[in-house]
Amino acid sequence: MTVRTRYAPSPTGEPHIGNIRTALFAWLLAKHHGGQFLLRIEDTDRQRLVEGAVEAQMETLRWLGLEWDEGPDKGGPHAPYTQSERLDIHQEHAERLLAEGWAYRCYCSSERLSEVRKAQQARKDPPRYDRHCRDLSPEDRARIEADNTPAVVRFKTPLTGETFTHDALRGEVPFANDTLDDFVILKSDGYPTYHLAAIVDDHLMEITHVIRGEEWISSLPRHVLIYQAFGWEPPVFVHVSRILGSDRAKLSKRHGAHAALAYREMGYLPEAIINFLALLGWSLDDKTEIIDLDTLIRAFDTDRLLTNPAVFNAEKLEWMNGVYIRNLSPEGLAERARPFLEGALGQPVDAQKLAQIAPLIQERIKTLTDVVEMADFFFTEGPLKYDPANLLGKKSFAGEPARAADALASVISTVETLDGWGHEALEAAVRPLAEEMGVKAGELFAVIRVAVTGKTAAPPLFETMSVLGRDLSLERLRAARDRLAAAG
RNA sequence: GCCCCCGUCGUCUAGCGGCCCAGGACGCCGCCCUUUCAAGGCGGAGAUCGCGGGUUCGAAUCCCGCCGGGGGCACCA
Repeated sequence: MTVRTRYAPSPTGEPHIGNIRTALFAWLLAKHHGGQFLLRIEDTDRQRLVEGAVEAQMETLRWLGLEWDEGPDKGGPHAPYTQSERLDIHQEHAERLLAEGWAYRCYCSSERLSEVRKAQQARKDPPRYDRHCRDLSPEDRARIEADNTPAVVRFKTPLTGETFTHDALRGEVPFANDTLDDFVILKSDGYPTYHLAAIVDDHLMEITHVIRGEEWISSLPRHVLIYQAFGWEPPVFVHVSRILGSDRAKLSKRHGAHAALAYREMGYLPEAIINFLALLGWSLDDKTEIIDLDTLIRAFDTDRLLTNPAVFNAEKLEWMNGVYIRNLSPEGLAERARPFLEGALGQPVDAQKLAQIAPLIQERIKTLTDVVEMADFFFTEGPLKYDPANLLGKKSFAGEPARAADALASVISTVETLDGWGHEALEAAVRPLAEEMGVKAGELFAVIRVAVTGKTAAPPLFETMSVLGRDLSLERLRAARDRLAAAG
């Protein structure tokens, strides 16, 4: 039997980190077993639909490389994969349960339902449907239906006994049937609830492993009951824990971005996100942190999945993203960073020039957006904006702009006669000047650094100047010299 | 109120009866390297394994109770 898993979001908004980790686990499990991963849209709640949400789900999955084998856009042997297009199937199945005595129509108004609930809560009883319509006589039913009273279909939950559920990570979890109520499986608008739709579709789509959030555990007995009523073999259920924010509360906007796509905007690499997410509630062994996709697929299984919730550690993600950035080829980094630079600069950026810069910044950035701060000066035209005080630094040039101007002047005259503009030649020419001036090389370099980059922290000076080119470097050195001379 | 789940350094985790007075990683601190910033190397602080009983020669690991946290109890998924 081939393993088939699914990711079944409801299109009520953008997928967040937690959804995506669940999708990742489902995807990995399918790939590990050489099976299929499907995408199914659960849009049975017509009120909560959000426009563009389906696209956002797909966009996120694609960005991360979690391609689906069957889905709404690509079809498959069990199409359609959008629940709202499967209404007839769900209604048919509701009818079948009705006909076989597993379900009944309920005509209670929402007003009556909320009154019942209120009274129960006042009595500190668990809020549950009071089964008012469960044992209506055929005559009563006929009378009510003659009035065209809207009805829902409720599942007839056993009044006594226990329902034994099984979760792959937790084992048997028994539920007393008298704690369950007669839940709705078909709403009055003709749409199924999750309980019916998910079970019917999972069965019809031959899903072998249902991987979903832990919040579904308390619904598991209902689902098992539905499988029993249909006489179907239930799939393996794997309920994964939640991802929490740093305060151990549910991950939300308060904790920074929780929408998965926001991480793309922040300059995170999909492979880093995958690696990081995989390690939230799962581990390869006792020491491996950086795990490539192939290894993940090869090693992933549910047996090393944890049941306790995991706090989302943004700092570790950032570190990991840095590791992946450092592992990129210069061309690879240039290609990925280019859109971020272009966006910030508002102008096209030459890919080859960026590839030259890449090795200089690669170990200095943690996200692709850092490229802007780290390398914008390579592309900006005209005078650099910086505080002239930074030219002087805090050491021997502090408070002595005239001396700094002289120093820059001698750097300029030394360097402008150079034949080449390689970083080794530049350093060989400039380094001795420091000694002549009686300052430490680093102090002289600091002045040049600010003059040439506008920053006190920048990539290695001479490589930077080399990539920057003779003209731009000299132009900036002269501009700095003039500013200092004017100040002195 | 009822039902269910979870509980190892701040965080992610290893651990499935002796290898653990608990290992790795992020973060933090220090040193080294060094033209800045990083990266890298080395070292350090950091966990009464939620608490209390029990089983056992021996428990983070098994059992029971408690406490704490979370989830569910919708014509939402």
